[in-house]
Amino acid sequence: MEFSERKRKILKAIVESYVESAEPVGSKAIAESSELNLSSATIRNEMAELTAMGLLEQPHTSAGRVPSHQGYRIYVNELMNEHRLSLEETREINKALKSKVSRLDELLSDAGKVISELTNYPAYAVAAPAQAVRIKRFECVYVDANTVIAVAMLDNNTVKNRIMSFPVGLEEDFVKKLAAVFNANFTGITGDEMSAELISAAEKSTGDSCGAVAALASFAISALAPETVRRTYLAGAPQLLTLPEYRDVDKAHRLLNYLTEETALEKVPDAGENGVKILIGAENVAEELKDAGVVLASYDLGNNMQGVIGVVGPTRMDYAKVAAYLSYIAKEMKQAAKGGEIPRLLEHPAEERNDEQ
Amino acid sequence: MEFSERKRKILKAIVESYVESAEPVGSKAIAESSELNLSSATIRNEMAELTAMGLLEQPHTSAGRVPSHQGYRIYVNELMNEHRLSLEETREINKALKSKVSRLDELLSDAGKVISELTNYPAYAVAAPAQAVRIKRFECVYVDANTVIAVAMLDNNTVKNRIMSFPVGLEEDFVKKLAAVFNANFTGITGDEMSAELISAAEKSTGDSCGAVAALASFAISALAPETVRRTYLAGAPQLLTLPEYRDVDKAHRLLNYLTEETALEKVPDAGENGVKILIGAENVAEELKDAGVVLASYDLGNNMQGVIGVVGPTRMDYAKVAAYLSYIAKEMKQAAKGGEIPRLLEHPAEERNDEQ
DNA sequence: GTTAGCACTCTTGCCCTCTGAGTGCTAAAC
DNA sequence: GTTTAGCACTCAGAGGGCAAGAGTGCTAAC
Repeated sequence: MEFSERKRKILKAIVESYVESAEPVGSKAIAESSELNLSSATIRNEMAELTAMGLLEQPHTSAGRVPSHQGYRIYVNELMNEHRLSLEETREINKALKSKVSRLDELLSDAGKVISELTNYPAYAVAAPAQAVRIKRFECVYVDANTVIAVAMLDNNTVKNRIMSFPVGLEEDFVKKLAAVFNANFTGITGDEMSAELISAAEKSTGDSCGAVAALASFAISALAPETVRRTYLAGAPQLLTLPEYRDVDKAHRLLNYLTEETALEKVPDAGENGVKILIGAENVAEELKDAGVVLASYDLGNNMQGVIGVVGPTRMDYAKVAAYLSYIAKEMKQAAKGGEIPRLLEHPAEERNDEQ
Repeated sequence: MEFSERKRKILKAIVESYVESAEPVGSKAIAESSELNLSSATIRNEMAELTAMGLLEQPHTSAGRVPSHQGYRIYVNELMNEHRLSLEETREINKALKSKVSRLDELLSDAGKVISELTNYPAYAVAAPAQAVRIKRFECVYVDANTVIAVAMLDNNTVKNRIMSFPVGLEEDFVKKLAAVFNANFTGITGDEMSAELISAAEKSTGDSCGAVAALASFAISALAPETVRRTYLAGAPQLLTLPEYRDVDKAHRLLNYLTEETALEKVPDAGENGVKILIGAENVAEELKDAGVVLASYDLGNNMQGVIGVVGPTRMDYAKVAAYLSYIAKEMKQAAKGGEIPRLLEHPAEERNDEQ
């Protein structure tokens, strides 16, 4: 049974009709809508063969056909047309990104929101260090004898800080020395490399007796921890409930629960540099996504940071369109992060974040 | 028609039965379960009067009764027993709070999660400054000629920072002077008070010509902005879908959408110091909450920060239990924030946050 | 004032039928 | 050999009717 050109056209028409209507597609509809000029009986024969090949499925005998996961796969790989964004769409994306480009947090969260709105599916945005982050520079701000603010600048152009209080008063000179020793010994180092030996060496060379070195070291370790550095945002989760495939409350609940779990989105794969990846049904690793579709794009944020933005929906998804959106926004975000535009006032673009109480 | 003791008992029994079962309550059930020792016919008469008084409602003629919003109100004000938490419950709450008490972010987010888990309703946690925040101390870390990290410590014991890059190289002494001038002129000041005059005065006294003062000022303004300082967390939103009143996908969608909107939770009222507030149905301001119930508790976080933690659910809620949870956790969070425990390593408890790209 | 009794109401579930969409197969037409 | 008209068949879904059950309100007796 060969996969003739005609079969491809029929499969394509079925996928596209089903994506739009969410209803099983019958032979008559295809015969009428497509420009194949074949009777429904012929289409019917072809559809039977496509079903035998595993590309279509039949909810029940007297219903039309629905694409199988494998059918979607073939559609995505071989049949779908590239979707071109309208001017308005690109404008909307750019507007969302431009406004707050100076903070990665907001960049990610706004990107997720705009994608979710444009596609009507839940969207997520993740940024994670490409390699383990390292400390670039250390500073201790002496506030008063009992209070010091530790500041660490990381190689992903992030600054972390922590207020530390000491019941025993500290000398200002001692605090300066602390910073100097940390700068000398701990820059260029990852969290894993912060060994007990290094720390106790620092303790010796500063003559610390009140735990200041230990406190600083613990701050550094937590600042470098992957959980601290990575950012994940989920937007438009409730959109799920507007989809016919999630009218089933329990099904919706299961997926929403999964998406809301912190760790879920951390596990998403990336798509390789500048690529768009499409995962259909069982191609997803997570059990909860086995009957969903995921489209994601990854991009380089510079400064040792890697971004991933994606969309989660039913397998019946307009993959071409979603992929086009994601590909476009990924490119734009890379641009934005690379400092394509310098915000007013000379602040460093996309290079800051707030560290607070 | 007076509101006799007997009527009160019947109303109480009806509310409690309905809260548990989510099904309209019939006279027979009350006659059997309550220890009033009355026949169902008598109960029936009383129920008819309670309905006439507006405390009960009838979904249709041959169904049982359901408490009206007003009925819940009376129940909450006058009838319900105080719920006592079990040892296990308090232990679970304490466990959730103790682990990460050193970061307000996580304290709030964990508190929301544990409350949502215990009650099976969506929960939210907000922290906002009681009064406009002010800058307590300023610092500029000189990284290299083109890069400075601005650090501002606020009076809510928050530290914000921003990396700034300058195309024109800066002298280290100039950067020191910048910090000194800012410390002299801008401490104790709110965002609103940062006037153009103050800024241009600072420009003059530092002899700044490359926009450094303006950049710093803009950083200070954004660090002091209420949006930047306030924190809101929503946990367990998908729990909504497990409730019988939200089997209706559209209803669930509407409420979820509302809760997920950023601004929704910012508008929640607080409950006065250490109080618990219960808002039933139309008592809520937001249209989307008019057929929901909200229970919230507020507490002082110290350092000019005010916390609110709350739960959103159907009007059919175990108000006594939820109020008890919230009251308990609010007290514990206040304790935790006040530095009830000093974490290992002498770090200042609940006084830090990360500021990052 | 309370309660037993009863007629009445209305929802819910169930079964049945009918309809229509869609199929697969066969045989004829091209 | 391929295409198509025709037809019998299948099955989900909508609609109607029916019985059961829960609950009510009212009346009359206690």
